[in-house]
Amino acid sequence: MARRVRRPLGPLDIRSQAILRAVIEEYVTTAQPVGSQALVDRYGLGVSSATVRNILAELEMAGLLTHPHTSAGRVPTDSGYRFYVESIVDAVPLPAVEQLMIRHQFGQVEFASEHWFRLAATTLAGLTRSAGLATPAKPRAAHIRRVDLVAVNERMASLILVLREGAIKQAIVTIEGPEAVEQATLNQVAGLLNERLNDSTVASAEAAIDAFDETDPVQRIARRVGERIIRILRDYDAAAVEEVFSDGLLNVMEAPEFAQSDKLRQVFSALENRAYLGELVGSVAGSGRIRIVIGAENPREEMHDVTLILAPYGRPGRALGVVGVLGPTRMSYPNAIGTVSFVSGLMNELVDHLYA
Amino acid sequence: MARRVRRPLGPLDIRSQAILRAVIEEYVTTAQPVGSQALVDRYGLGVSSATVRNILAELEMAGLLTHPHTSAGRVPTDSGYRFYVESIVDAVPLPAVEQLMIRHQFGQVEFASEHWFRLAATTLAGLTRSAGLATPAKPRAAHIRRVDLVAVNERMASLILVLREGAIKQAIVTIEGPEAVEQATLNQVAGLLNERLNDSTVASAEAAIDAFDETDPVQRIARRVGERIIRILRDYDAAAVEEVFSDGLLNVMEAPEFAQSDKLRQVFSALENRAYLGELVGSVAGSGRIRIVIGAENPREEMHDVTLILAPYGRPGRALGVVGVLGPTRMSYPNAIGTVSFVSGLMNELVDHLYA
DNA sequence: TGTTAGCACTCTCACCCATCGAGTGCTAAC
DNA sequence: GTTAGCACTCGATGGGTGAGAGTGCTAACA
Repeated sequence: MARRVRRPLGPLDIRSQAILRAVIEEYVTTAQPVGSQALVDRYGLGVSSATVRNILAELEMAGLLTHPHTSAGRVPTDSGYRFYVESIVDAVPLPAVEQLMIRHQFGQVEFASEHWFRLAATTLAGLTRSAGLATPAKPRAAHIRRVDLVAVNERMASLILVLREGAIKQAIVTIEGPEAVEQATLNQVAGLLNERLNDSTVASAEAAIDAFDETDPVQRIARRVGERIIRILRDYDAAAVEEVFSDGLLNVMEAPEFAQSDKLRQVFSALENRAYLGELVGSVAGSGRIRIVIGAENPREEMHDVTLILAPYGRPGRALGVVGVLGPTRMSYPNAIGTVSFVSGLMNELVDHLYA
Repeated sequence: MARRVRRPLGPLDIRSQAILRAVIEEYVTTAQPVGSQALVDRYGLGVSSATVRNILAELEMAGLLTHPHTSAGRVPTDSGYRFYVESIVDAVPLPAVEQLMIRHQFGQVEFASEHWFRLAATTLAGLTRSAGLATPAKPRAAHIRRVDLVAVNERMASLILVLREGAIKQAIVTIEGPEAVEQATLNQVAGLLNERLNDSTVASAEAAIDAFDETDPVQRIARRVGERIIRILRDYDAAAVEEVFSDGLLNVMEAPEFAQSDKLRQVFSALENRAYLGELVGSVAGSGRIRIVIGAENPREEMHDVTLILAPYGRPGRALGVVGVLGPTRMSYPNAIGTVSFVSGLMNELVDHLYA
């Protein structure tokens, strides 16, 4: 046994892998520490419980399992799950029937709307019995596609800014001046802005706005509105993530490990913090691959009891969003990974229409 | 004592009211059943604990207090809170400093934007240590103010619909036809729609769209887009509430009565159900007054352990929204009511600018 | 040399029981 | 009408105990 200590993370023989797998899958379904006898009874291992015990001890040495206390069964560690995900199992693809059903549902909902992302989150939550997360695809830098101004009352107008990838920003602008604002004037202002700012980013828009002539009444208003547009673009570019849609946080609450709710409360707090999610999503979006963060692998301490599985979608260099799930570390990884892969693939495919 | 049984909800004498008040206020701060001795010690009642016990027994007969078990102190019932709110205490207005601070914060945030309602929810949550709720003011029936179309690719356009009170709806429309769609064509279509649909509701828009000539290519597209617009307006009118912003659900989770989390989970489920909130908000918006729903007064069983305090804001007959808080029945009613009143009053005042 | 049976050992969990104390309701005196 | 006194109730606390699950080790076995 001492020999094994020397290779704590080396390749495991087939039998050890089978047993690790059995422990994890048993634990995932029962949420109870797994004993050697239970493994022999429920999985056809072909060896006695004593042998299984020896191997369990080795796996514990290697840091893949632990012991809540002496007389309890084994529980996977975060490293155990990691090894399981990377070397033992493959993602289980979503059944074809479910795939069809989901495609159908996405077809029913208004294309690329808010409901779309809600649906993604809801779907993920339902399929994995965890919390589902989805962010709209966000361009790296905003490009103005169109500006529109609608009079609200004599001094205020609603500014509508359409960005290249379909996002819309709205703001109320106050227009100071001696006279009441007419919609006709606003149309002129909007026309001017559309002409000068078409396809601008922050930098080019700034230059264009500087060129407006303060003495001309229409250009003067255009300048004010333009300054507001710049502010909106700046805010937009600065945020890594515009919004995160989530669903099924209740699913996570139902897991027995969160019965005390203290831990989960912290998770909720962390999720309310957009900066953190933004950062995480940013890192996933950049990588281009599915990312799995298991328990304590997460730098945030609040998240040490949960696992995040996130996958990007969209077009690298243009607009990227993320979908994923959040659940207890004790989750069915093959299914969750398969589901997240499918949904991100689907979003990818559907969003492609926009860039065709 | 038997005499008192005959008038269970009749007017209470001053001393009984003072004791009910003391029980409630003590219970609100300690979350522990209140005993007769504790009342004598902490509130200058001028009588002995035995006398207090007699009165507590009367209050219990009247249904205003209960007993978790024989040897425990008293706990207010929902009726107890109701009586307290209606006959014993008045709302405590928010301190002037706080009022100023909040006004300032609202001034900082983009007018009537999504952030605005988030701020309302956050403010309410922070001031009352409960969950804060806010819905944007929603007009009774949608009126079209402006239609805009922006080409996304050769077959798709982004439809932007601005409604009279400032709401914006977006959709992607697919335009079938032999030729690729040009932005110039879309501008013509949008122009036509703006001309014919200005200030329409569902009914008048339908008539106008029926009048389009299918043989003219621009009108044909306008008709397709118009049909989509009708669908959007229908959805909009059908929903009593467009969106509910909430914040501070964690505050409620922290209350000792929800430590087990089972009850709270149900509350969360109920809140996720928009139909329910819509209905509630609808009833409040119509009434024009602040509405307090204490525990089991709520028809939904899940909400039997929480109290809702909701107040409408906006212009009756035009657009109405609701702000409020959700907390455990054991909450500080005078402060919560004062806070909700202030915030709804502030929203009212600010929103008035839009209709000036 | 790996596998297995057997067994002592450890530790948690559920249960019981006694004790404590907070708080009540009632009675009798003031 | 108020109060002191007192018996009584009942949850909470804590120690003690037995059952059971599961381990680790040893020695025998193939």
